[in-house]
Amino acid sequence: MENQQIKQAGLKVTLPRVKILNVLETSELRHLSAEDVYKELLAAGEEIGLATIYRVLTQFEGAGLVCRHHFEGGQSVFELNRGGHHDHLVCVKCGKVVEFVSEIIEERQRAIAAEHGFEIEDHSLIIYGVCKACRESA
Amino acid sequence: MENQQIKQAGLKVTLPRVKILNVLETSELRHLSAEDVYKELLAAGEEIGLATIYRVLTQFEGAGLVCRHHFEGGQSVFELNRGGHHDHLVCVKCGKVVEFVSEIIEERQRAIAAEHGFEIEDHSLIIYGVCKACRESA
DNA sequence: GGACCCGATGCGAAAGATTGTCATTCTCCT
DNA sequence: AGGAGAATGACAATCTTTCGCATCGGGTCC
Repeated sequence: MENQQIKQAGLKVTLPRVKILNVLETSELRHLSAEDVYKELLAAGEEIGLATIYRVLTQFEGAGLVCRHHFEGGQSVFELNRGGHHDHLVCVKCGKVVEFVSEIIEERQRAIAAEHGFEIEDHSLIIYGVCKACRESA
Repeated sequence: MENQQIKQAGLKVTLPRVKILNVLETSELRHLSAEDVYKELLAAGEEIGLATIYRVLTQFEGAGLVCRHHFEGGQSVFELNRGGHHDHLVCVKCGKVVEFVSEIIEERQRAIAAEHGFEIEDHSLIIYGVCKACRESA
C-alpha cells in the first residue's frame, strides 16, 4: 500500500501524495515529467495543482522514493525507485528508454573518482542513440 | 586563428561569433553557461545580445565546435571541443570539474548499446561527488 | 468524536533559462 | 563599391520550475 511507503519516508500521508505515488506505480511510462503526472491526474478527473506535483516529487526524491533524471529536452523526469540503481539508454527518435546495469562500469567509476580524490554522491550515465525499430522504419 | 575554425564549420565569420569563440578559448573556465559567456563579454566592454550567444552556441554545437552538457542546476554549459571525447566528475560543493576518459567504460557502453539494438549517437556520463579540498575544509 | 496546530495544498504571480519576432546591420560575392 | 541574404540585437514570448500566501486537511490530544 502506498500509505506505508509515504509514512516510512517520514512524510504525512496526504491525498495528493498518495495520488502521485499511485500514478508513478501504475503509469505505462516508467519515466514521467511533472507535467506528465499532472496530465495523468487531470485525465483521471483528480483535482491537483501543478506546484504540488513539483513539491511532492522533490520531497519523494529527498526521501529516496523516486529518482530524478536530466534527459535532454530541458525538463526533469522522475522514476520510481525500485531499489536497484541503473543507467539509461534513450532513443532520440521515439523517446524509448531502456534501463541497464553494468558492474564493470560502476566499478570503473568508483576507481576513477577515487583516483581524483572524489567521494561519489551520485552519477548519471545516459547513452543517446537510435533504437532498432526507429532505424528500420527510417 | 578563430576565423578558420568558424569558416571550416560552414558558418559565416561574423564579429559576435569570433568574440564568443575567443571567450571559449581563453576563459579560465573550461565549462561556461551562456550567461557566463555573456558576462565575460560585457565585462570586456563588448556589445552583444544574450540571444545571440544562445544562437551561436547552438550553431557551434551543431558544427561540432563545442559540446553542450547538462550538469545539475538547470542550465546548460558549453565546452570547447578539443577533439578528444571525455566524461566529467563534478564537485557538488565547489563546482570544480575534472575530465576523464576510460576506454573500458566506452567499450562497455558500445557493447551494451549493441546488445539492445541501439546505434549510439552520443552519451553523457557525469559523476557527482565531493572533491578532496571540499571534504577537508568541512 | 471533536477541536487544534502545523504542515500541506492550490492558486496565481514570479523567477530563470531559452527561443521567437522583426527591423536593422553586417558579410561575402561580384 | 553595391546588393542579396543571412546574422544580430532588443524585446516579447514561452517553458519549466519555484515562491508567497490564504486556506485546507491530517494527525494528535482530550
